[in-house]
Amino acid sequence: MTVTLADVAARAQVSPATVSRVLNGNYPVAASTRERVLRAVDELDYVLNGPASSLAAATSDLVGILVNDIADPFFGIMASAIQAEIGGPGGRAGGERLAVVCNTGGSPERELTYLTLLQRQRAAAVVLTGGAVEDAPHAAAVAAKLRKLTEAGTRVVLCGRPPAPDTGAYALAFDNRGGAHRLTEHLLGLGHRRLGYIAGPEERTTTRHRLEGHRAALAAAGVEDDPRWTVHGRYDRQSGYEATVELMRRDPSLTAVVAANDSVALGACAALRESGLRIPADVSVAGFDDLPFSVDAVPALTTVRLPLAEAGARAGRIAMGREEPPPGGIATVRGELMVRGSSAVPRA
Amino acid sequence: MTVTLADVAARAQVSPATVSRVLNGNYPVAASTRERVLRAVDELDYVLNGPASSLAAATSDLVGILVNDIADPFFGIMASAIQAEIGGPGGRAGGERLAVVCNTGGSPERELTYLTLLQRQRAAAVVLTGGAVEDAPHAAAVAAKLRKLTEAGTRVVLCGRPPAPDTGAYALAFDNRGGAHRLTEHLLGLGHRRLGYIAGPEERTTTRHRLEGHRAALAAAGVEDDPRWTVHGRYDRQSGYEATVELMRRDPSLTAVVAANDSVALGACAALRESGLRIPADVSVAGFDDLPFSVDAVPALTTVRLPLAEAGARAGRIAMGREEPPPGGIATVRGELMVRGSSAVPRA
DNA sequence: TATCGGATAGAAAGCGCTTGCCCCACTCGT
DNA sequence: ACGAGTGGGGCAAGCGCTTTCTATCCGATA
Repeated sequence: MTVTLADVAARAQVSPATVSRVLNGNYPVAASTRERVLRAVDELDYVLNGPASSLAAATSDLVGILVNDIADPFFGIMASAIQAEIGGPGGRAGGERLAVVCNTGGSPERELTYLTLLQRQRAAAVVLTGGAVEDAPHAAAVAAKLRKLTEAGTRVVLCGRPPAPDTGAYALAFDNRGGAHRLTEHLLGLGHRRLGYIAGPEERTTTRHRLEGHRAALAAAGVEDDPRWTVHGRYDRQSGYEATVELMRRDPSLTAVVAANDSVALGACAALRESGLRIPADVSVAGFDDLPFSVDAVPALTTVRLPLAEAGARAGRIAMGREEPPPGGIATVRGELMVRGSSAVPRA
Repeated sequence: MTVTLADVAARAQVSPATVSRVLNGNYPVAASTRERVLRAVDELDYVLNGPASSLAAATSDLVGILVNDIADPFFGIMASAIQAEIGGPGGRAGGERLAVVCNTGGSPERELTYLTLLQRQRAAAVVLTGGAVEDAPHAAAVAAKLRKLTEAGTRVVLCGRPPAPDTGAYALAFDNRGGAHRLTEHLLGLGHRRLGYIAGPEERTTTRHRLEGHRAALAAAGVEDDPRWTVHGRYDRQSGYEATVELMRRDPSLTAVVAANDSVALGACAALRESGLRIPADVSVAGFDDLPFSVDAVPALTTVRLPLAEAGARAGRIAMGREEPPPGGIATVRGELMVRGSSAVPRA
């Protein structure tokens, strides 16, 4: 029924061992033999049995990429870059690897389950992207799982995610705190004193770091930070819209709204516009990430650019062992403040 | 070193067979025994060997999702929906499946290679999203591969992709032609007579169908279609920008620009705005897809909404055999015209 | 010319799991 | 009380491939 190595061997009049060697190309095989085998493979339309091969060789060519939300370009861009380096088909890498991206939907359980699934498959490497959940038991569980993976020889890289100490995982963390700090500083520099802040979900590291940067900037400038000026929500447009409505309800005198990310900022803009406020004349808006659409917003969004593609590419290379991991296994990736039309001097 | 089934069996004082049955839960096992086994699994921190299991059972729990560009929300949204139904961890489905999304980057070769890789892994199902390339040899190669997959028991579903006759694959195709037709009709209805069209890459089905719909609408209305009013480009913002510059250079009297998709439309808006043209006062702009950001554009984009998430979910269910495939294996999904601020009566 | 070593190819032992088949010990039916 | 039925569990044969260890064949070396 299904063609096996043995069938190919029979047809090429060689032993299965030889066919295997031709296919894996890590053992000398005479050119004539090789050709005969290859022809047989072709004629029989043979396709290697992955599981069997992985079992026998005790390795697999699967590489997992975990993302929080695959529909969000933030993750899409990173995943794309990682995958290009992993060298799925057509990539630079030699062997063909199956880069699989797994969508955790931000759920800790699914994250864990996916890690187990990848462990099951004896994945060659795993890259986790995006912020982590700050729930202690879960963090511990993930850490334990990561340790197990690295111990089993799976290379683990965290991309845009805080380091996981003692797990053997490499980390490329975004400087969310610093970026947020500079962003708020910019707004303060323009003269804003009443800034609303739309934060992401409570329990995520990314949320906390960005919020901390924002507050640190306020504190450093000696500017008040009314707790009512901070609202938590999801990392999406809808949430930004709602949060802004709430923010302006709580205090219509706000002159700037800082959003957890660009999508949220877009929602904020929509809400402001609908309530008849002009951007930036009446209210300045700022985002984070600098996704491709941010420059096309009207007015273009002031934000912090995160080198998503570069970081992803680097993470991918490290995962494939094609780039030296950073010293100490940890590197911080800075974001760059992009000042655009959505922020300006507050109204008199 | 690594814990195997046998180790668990030894520890639980049962045979390996029993452990396997407990783990797969498709065979009666006494509650007490089951518990003993489960405890041993836990104590030993046992993780099933996926390849070995797939080999022995001749099936795997891998489900492949092929997308053209994972950084594009168009695909991200579909992938997300598909995956939710596949029931990766936490999904509705019972067994835990590893939904893997593969990024072909629009390259025919990579598409083929990924299919082979999935075939290697004996994937349980494969969902291909997005338009196909119209290169005859490649189309034939893909069709052959799909046939092979379905013959091997892998369920294949095409989502937002034209049917592949005689391959055993189910298809959920978008009515690109119809959608484009209605969109252009709308513009014509407003009074536009000189419409620029920014098409996608030449050789894709999606591109051709949308263009055909556009032209059919023009023809039906007896409106001229100057070949110089059509420009081809990529499906991204940048391309839309460039194409629009070119279009306005060729004929500054155009009163409307129809874009291949929303991203392209956004680029078009940017280009128009930069040349001092107002939207829609001077030039109307229309997109396609209705991605989440389209409603936030200023002015909001007139476009054709494609039920990406719904179609993806349905494709996912069909792939899992949880929904009856459409009669004849083929269904067409209509798009809905969304008239918004970016289109209006042309200037006098 | 006898001997060696390199280059190839084959034999066979698993890799860790699933599952068909068989067996045992009970519980029932009569 | 005895044979049939049945739930629970073990045996062992693979699944298709990789890889170590051998066995050959040659031209090269002495």
